Amino acid sequence: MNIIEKTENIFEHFEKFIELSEKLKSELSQRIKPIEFKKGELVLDANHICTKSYFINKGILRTYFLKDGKEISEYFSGINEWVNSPKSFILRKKDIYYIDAIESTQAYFINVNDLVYLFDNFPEMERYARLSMGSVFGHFMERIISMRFTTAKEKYDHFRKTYSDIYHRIPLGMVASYLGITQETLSRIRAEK
Amino acid sequence: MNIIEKTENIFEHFEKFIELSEKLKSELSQRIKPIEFKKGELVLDANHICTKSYFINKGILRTYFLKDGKEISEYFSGINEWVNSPKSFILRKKDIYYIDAIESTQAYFINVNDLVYLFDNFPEMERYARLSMGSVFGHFMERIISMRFTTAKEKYDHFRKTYSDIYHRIPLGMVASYLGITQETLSRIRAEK
DNA sequence: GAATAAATTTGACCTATATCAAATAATTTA
DNA sequence: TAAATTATTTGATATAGGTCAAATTTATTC
Repeated sequence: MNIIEKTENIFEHFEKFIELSEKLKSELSQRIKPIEFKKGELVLDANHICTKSYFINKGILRTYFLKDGKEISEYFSGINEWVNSPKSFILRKKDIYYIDAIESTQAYFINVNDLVYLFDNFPEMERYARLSMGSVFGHFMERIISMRFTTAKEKYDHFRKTYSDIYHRIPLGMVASYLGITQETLSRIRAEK
Repeated sequence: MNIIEKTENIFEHFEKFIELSEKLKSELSQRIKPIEFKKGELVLDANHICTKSYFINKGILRTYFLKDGKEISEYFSGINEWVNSPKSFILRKKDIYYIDAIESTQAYFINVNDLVYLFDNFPEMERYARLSMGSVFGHFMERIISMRFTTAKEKYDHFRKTYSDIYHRIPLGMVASYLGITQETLSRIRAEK
């Protein structure tokens, strides 16, 4: 798959929510650039402001934060998803989140300034942002429900459903911290059946 | 406080995110209407599509869903906040959420069709929606963190911080289901100290 | 303002999951 | 590919918070 085809993925993603004019496509193409990360590489350090948003083409990025010196996984992002540190990116100030690459990852990125330019000049981009945030919203609400009521096993089942395409590629310890259970408990859940 | 002053609250809320032209103010005023709910009254039945978004002026609305026949509180909304059933309102289909009034409540509402008209004709409304959703997003992320790692007591402390102005007006059972702990445990937490 | 209903508290007991510790297994690096 | 590091599993024990039941307090209704 070459670079031109990859850009098509992003356009397809936009077109789930809005129509893309040729003019907007051209402006997007000029501002969206490819980038690669090696397995284990840090994509965002929480000590810096997040100025880029990444659209994943291949691989998995993980967002996490530190609690008592330990890495707590916040979410995982696979193909055809945008990743950034939301509050940091939008408010242009530091937040608690780090981002790293669980696997070697190919992505595209756009700078926050370029995005702002697009928001200012293409009202449909505002609409895209509103609508695409809405769908992420739904996932968050579902997750809040799943975190509250389920046993550790039910939480794990929900995780596998949510991340059905990539769950098996995420190390056990990261899954455990994502679910808010211990590694030992998760290991035992996996063992039975 | 009369109706005109109340509308000012909504305008102030918008103006945290965007500038309101006189034209837009006038269009908003024509579409935003007052409504009242008695204590205990059902605002939205999950068997219907949510076609209105409510901006609270006084009182508290609660969003909840049913699990095994029991009401599970999802969130509480106080003064100067919008309330609706997000997925139902945006996607125009049924969702699991009910909304009721914990206290006698004064609110304003706008119909989804009117909102769509505003989105179509005032790009700054799209921006308002994007930016205001962003701040709700932050709260969700914080809540997901708080639900995962804290003891029941820490969860309750976080709840009191999040709802510092209204937490004492919400019945214990509703708080417990919001936090995903039992009433008994919450009662014991409240008792000590 | 009794009577009734609903919400909250208190008690006794039990279970899922945490914690601590050590053994394997898998992955990385020299 | 052997050594070293890191991840996962397994075992023994402790405990926070769940469950069930009943008492008490508070709110609602006639």
